[in-house]
Amino acid sequence: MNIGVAAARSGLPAKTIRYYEEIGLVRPPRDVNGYRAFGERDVAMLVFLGRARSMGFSIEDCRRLLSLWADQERASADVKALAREHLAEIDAKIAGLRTMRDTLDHLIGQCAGDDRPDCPILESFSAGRPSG
Amino acid sequence: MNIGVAAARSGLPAKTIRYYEEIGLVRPPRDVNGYRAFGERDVAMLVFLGRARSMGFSIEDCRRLLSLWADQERASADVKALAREHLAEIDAKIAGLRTMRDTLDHLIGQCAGDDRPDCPILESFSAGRPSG
DNA sequence: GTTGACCTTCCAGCGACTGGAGCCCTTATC
DNA sequence: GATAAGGGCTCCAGTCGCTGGAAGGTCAAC
Repeated sequence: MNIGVAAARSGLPAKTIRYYEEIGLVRPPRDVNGYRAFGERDVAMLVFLGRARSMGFSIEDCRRLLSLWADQERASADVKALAREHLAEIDAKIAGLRTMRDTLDHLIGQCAGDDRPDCPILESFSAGRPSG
Repeated sequence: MNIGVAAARSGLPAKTIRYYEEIGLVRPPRDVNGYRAFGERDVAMLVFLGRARSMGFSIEDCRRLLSLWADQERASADVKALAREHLAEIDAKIAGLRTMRDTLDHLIGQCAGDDRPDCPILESFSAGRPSG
């Protein structure tokens, strides 16, 4: 099947699929005309990649997950370890964003939001007074 | 003052400061030897930028905030509106990450994490069975 | 034979830096 | 005066994961 069909069936843009081929995540064979010829297995890999990416795994993590997936001798412990590391990263990111969020929310609460120039938000970003 | 001192005082890497000049966020004058000559006002701007960036504002938002900061005729409502928009973006990002986090956490909880190959995490990424 | 949808490659750009090469300037020491 | 260390300078390339667009080849339908 051509890339358009593979794209529709996997939910990934054709551009993204070409990119995944470029970085060696998928290796569809080629027809005589040079078109990529995707098989069911390729589509399954693309679906897998789409889902792993949607869980925030990096491309390199996806590469590892894909090889674990293909490896019938794998230990689920290896997958779990990878997932746990990623979970920790997500948690860290959420924590950082929450700190941001709370600080910003607090500042917004302090700002009158009228036509006067006084603004606690700007003041909190200042190390003194602007001169211009 | 030279870029090294401005970097130390603002907490920003020298490289970042050069980048901010390149994109027109700061415009320090030059000494005869070609070195950037930062004044107190420049340092104040850099501190401002560092704090605004640490709140997750984009460079373009920072540009707007900086011009509001410099504008004595500003209305705090404009700042507040910008901050509110940004807060909404942060909230959306947190919500997305939380969904990811919960899904992943759930999958991790289902995975035995032993030396056997069966893995609900990989299965959830699959649209069937891997063939290799 | 011509239209139009599809496919191909290649190059450039996004955001916000960061690293490194290769060079110049200044200061201190011998 | 030579030299070395520790700044500074510019410019180019790379990060991450795509995305857009140009220029051209292929294929099915009319």
